[in-house]
Amino acid sequence: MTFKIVLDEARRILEKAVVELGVPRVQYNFSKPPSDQLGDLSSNVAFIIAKTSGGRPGEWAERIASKADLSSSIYFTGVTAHPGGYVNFHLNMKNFAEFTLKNVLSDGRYGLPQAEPKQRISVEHTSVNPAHPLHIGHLRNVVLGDSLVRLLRASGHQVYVLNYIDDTGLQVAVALLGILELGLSPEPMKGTKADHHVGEIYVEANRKVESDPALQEKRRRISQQLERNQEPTATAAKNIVDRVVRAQLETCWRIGAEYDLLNFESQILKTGLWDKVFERLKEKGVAKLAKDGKFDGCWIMEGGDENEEEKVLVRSDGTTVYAAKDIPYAAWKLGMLEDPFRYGVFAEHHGKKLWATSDSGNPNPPERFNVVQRTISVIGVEQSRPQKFVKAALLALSPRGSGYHHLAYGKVALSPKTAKQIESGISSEGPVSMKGRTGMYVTADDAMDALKIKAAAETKKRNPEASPEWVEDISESIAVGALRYELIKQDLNKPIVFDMDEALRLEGDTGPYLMYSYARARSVLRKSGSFDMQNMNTTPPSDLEPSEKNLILAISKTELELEEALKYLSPRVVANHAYSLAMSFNLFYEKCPIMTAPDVALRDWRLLLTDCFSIVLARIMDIIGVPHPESI
RNA sequence: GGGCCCGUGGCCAAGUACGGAUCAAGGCGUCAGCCUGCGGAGCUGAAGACCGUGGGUUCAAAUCCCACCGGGCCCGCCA
Repeated sequence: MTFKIVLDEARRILEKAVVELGVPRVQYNFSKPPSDQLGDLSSNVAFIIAKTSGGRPGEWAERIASKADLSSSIYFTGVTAHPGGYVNFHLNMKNFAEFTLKNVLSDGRYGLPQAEPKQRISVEHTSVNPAHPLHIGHLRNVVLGDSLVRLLRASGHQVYVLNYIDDTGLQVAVALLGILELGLSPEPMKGTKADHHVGEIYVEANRKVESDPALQEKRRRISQQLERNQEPTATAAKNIVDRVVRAQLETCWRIGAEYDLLNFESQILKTGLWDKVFERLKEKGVAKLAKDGKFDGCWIMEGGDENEEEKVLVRSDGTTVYAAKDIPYAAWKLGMLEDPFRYGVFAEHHGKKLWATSDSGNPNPPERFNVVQRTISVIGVEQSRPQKFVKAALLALSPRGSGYHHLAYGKVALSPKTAKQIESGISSEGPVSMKGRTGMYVTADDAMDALKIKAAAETKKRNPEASPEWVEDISESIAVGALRYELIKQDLNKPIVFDMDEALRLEGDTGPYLMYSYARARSVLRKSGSFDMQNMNTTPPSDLEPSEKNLILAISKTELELEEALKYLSPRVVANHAYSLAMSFNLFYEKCPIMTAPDVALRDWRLLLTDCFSIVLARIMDIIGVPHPESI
């Protein structure tokens, strides 16, 4: 927050100078000068004025700087003009540092954005088919969604986390086929998780189905029975799905994600939501019956743009296509329909109830899950086109449809090397895409286990005296931190090529770097004894070292960075800021002795700075879900 | 063929929304250094980039516009 105050002050000074010069007001912005010598903050206002009023930017900068009135300024010591045209502000670092530290100590949510207005928002993520374990591609979805939820909540929004379970789809039908028709055992071996076991059945069954028309017919029948909720298939499916979902949840919880509601596809079908929505789509003229052409007999929806092809919603045989099934669920999410579901407790985690739609539940929702202004669905980019139709259908039903947001992300593929480790026959030059159907994937559990083993070895090496329980605990945290960071630090639309060896890195731009920096700061603070940080002197005793200044600036920019992350729904921005903050601290640590500072006043002030850094870094790490133990 | 996205040193990548300044972050890898000093999962230094190509707009382009090239995804009465 503190940096914002500085921006406001700079703006006031500039506005006043501009008015005095008698030129019209313009839109301009601020940036960081390339070097500290030039200043701490620069504005392009002179460039803009030169454009509208003529003249050279350098001259305007000179005029503005000479008119700058710093008489009542608390945070600036000077305003200078650069011949190139920039107007540069020089911070009174002593005042600014004091102000920043004071704020960190007194404001329990320093650095967090203030959502205005506060909204009710639901976020759907994970939504993995209950027929196999999560692989690292799914994990990208989970970690993005969960980090987004944390960011929204930290900003003051009320957020519900939804996880959609497609328990009637073809994938469950195939797994069931493996058990019912091919005699594959539904019971996992000891030590095997149910999702991994069913995943193997799923692969095996798929292999057989592919070359056998009779099995394909059986698969279709099972699938149909699932959609129509026919016994005994429905109950058999329910058993399998329940076990797989619980096993998948273990993985999700392990990585730090939590949910409020599981919504089962079977429940959506049962409530007849589709029929209601379909009626309304017909009334509004969005769904049209094709009378001829290649979609003769189908209900279709027009494409958004002129040259986009229409989309089939209902086939000529009366069945509904996959994308269309998303519409009623999305309409429910935004409260366009009466809530038809019954709710029961599916599980409890960390003392919090996880609800699920179910037959036997209570018709009164425990929370108003579908009374929200916005709903965000974390879904891969490959679904962008169908998602566009969902949004268009919602907008046709109600203006509230504008609250529907598809957060798209690129997929995760395997490096050729890692793919080869799974299946030696693979000979690919480029990335290999993961497929649940063929078993070509690295599971989230395996990736985490491998990371944990590596982390445990490193942790033991550095802490030879530590208890096995502690090492176990810490290496688990490191595995989580490393994997989460790895999956969100890059651009959303870029595909990630996952390489196992690469992912095992614990140095450089990684989650453990953040954890190490935090632990290092905490270690110093522990050794310093019992200071009363709240009552220490926030005024720097002497001029600041460049690395101290740098760290103060990094701390002070936290709110601006998180606001940007919030605006663009981009956890990556949070991760990047955490990294640069940690880097600033490590630089400070290297250059400025803390405990052995030349005098007591300076030592105490640096301890305070260290404390403030650790407070803010921990807060940011919480948003991206990277754990921050006191030592690692 | 049409639509969306991406192209920055050997590799990965920030910066692109809001165009600006003498060095275009950072990481991996390579080379050379720093623990008898608060944690070496760290830090310092070196080498390495005509920001895919070509045009355009502008006083100013990695950033905006156009074309092209290369890569990914999508374009089913599959899910």
